[in-house]
Parts: sequence; structure tokens; C-alpha cells
Amino acid sequence: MALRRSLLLWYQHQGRELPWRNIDDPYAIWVSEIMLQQTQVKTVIPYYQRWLAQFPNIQTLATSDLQTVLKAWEGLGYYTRARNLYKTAQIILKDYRGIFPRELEKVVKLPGIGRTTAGGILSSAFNQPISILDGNVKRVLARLVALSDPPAKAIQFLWDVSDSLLDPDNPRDFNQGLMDLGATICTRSQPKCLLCPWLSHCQAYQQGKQNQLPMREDSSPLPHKKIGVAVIYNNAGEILIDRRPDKGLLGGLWEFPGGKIEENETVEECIKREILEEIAIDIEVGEHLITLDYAYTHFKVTLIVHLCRHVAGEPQAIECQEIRWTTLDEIDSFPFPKANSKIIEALRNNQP
DNA sequence: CACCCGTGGGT
DNA sequence: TACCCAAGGGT
Repeated sequence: MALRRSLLLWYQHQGRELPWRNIDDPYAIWVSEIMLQQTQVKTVIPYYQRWLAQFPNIQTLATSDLQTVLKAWEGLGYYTRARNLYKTAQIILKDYRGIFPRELEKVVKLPGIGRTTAGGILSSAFNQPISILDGNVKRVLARLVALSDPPAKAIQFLWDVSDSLLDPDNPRDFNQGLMDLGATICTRSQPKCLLCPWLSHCQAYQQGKQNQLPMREDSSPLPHKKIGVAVIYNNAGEILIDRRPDKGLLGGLWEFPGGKIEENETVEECIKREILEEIAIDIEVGEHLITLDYAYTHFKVTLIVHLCRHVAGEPQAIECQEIRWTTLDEIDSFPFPKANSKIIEALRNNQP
């Protein structure tokens, strides 16, 4: 088929050189695939290289502890990925003698690995003829067939297209080439159609719709929460941090305690109330340290941070897993979300 | 199946 | 600024 041949030829000359290309270690390829979920290549590369140096094989990962794994993932986001990578390493060690399985039915059952990631791993590591449908492929195919619906409404159809196009003789290079095409030529905005090997096959281009496709879903505005945050010092000059529950947002990461500012409540009142409710201690809320705006996928937050002083009571882990007093020197050993890293940075700059 | 889950970069 | 969205999966 001309589509296959032209893509493979293009990939041979114009494909990207990436650290997880031209290797055959399914573990390393698996790690790359997980890190690349919803995350750009440029962001992933340094994490990938550090990760393989720290956890060179499945056994090393499986026998580490979760906090060490989360620390290595710190800043990458979607922390369930790290938890599932760790969990799956233990499953592979126990059920598959530490050898990454080659059967699709087994691979898709592993935590954190869905159909696209499984196809990515098996086609890349073992050259198995299994198709993929990631963000790049959805965009490329939506333009190729001039899809009139948003891709989310046509997932089954797009899988069928991806299946029918896949080159059974060169599945590895075909899948990788398809993703490279989406990443470098068939980009979201200003696609470089004149450089595209599929120019003459692309229905969107023929209809002059390449800048309008793929169609978008209409989205509702994100809710905005204001959070009061406490950096609490004790008489020894230590700082109180807590570890979040394993499930949910930023699961298992450490943070400075705080909570949502209610209506008709000042920031100071909120912080004092939240700390009493969550940690059962009485504090004195002092000067403002920093205010941070942060956008997550489904809401926005403003963190208003105050320096506080412990007055009375023994801290209790009521709405978290664990509480510790620590110091600015030791705090780097705990995994924190990015928003909290900026608070730590502000504390350092605030030091006398 | 609609919603949840981080962070950084582009427009 | 505000919004979109990246090598998606879990629930």
C-alpha cells in the first residue's frame, strides 16, 4: 500500500532520534511509554534517563520503596502512573519471573497499561503487529479521513482505521513513524502539509480543512478554589508537613497543610480552622509568605500561604496518612507536588 | 461513560 | 490572560 511505503520512507529519513529508539529492552520501553502518557517528549527525556540509572531493571524497581519511586517521579505529574509502574514491576517479578510478558492479553491487564500503551510496547520492543491510537495518531487519522466528529466521539472508528493501516511487515517503524508524523508534521496548529508524505492522500488537505480538523469538544469553564496554606514552625524551628492519602489528587505526596477558604471567612480564619480540623493543633497565623495560582486539569487553585507558629496540641494525622516535623535541609528528601516546591523555594528566599 | 488525574509549553 | 493539549488509563 502506498500509504505504508511513503510513511516508512519518510520515517527512515525524518524520524526523530529518541533515547528509547533502537533498543530492545521491554522494561526501558515500557518506562518510556508510561512517562510519555499525556506528557511531551522534551519533558520526559531527563526523567527517563535518571529513572533508568536509578532503577536499571524490573527487579530494582520492584524492590525499592514507594516513596523513593515517587521521589524519582516528582514533578512529572499524574502520580498514579508511578504507583502503577511500581505495582506492575512487582506483579511481573512475582507472576512472570521478572520477564516482561509478550502476550497482549497479559500486558493490557497490567496496572497502568491500556490498549495504546500495550501496542506501543509490543510493537516497539518485539515488532508485533499491534496498532496504537494515541493523541498524535488520532489527529493524523482524523485529518487523513477528514473526520467530521471530535475524535472522542469516534474512537472505535479510529481504532479500525489504525488497524487497517498498520503495516504487518513493519509494525514497529510504522507505529513510530505515525507518531513522529503527528509530532513533527501533522501538528495541532500550523501543520507542515507540504512536507507530509501523506499530502496526496489527506482528505482534510484536499478540502482545505487541515487547520479546522480535528474537531474539538466544547468544554465548560473550570471551577476555581481558594486555599489557605500553613507553613507551621515549632519552637525547635522545624516545619510541619503531611503526606496525602494514596488515592486521589497528588496521592502519596507530601504537602503543607491547609484547605478551602469558605465564604465569609478570612484567609487567617480558614487556616486556623483547617489546621484544627485536619491536624488537631492550635496555631497562630502570622505573616503572608506567597500566593500561587495553579491550574490542574479539572480546576484552578489559588494557594495563599502564611507563616504560622505552633501554639498547642500534638499533631494528629486525621485527613492524611502521616505527619512530620522537618527542616529546610531535609525537606528535599520528600516528594512534593510542583505547587509546594514553589512554597519551599519561597521559604529559602525568605531565610535571613 | 463522564469524570478524575499534573505539569509545561504553545498560541 | 486564558485556553488548549501533550506517546492515556482508571473508575
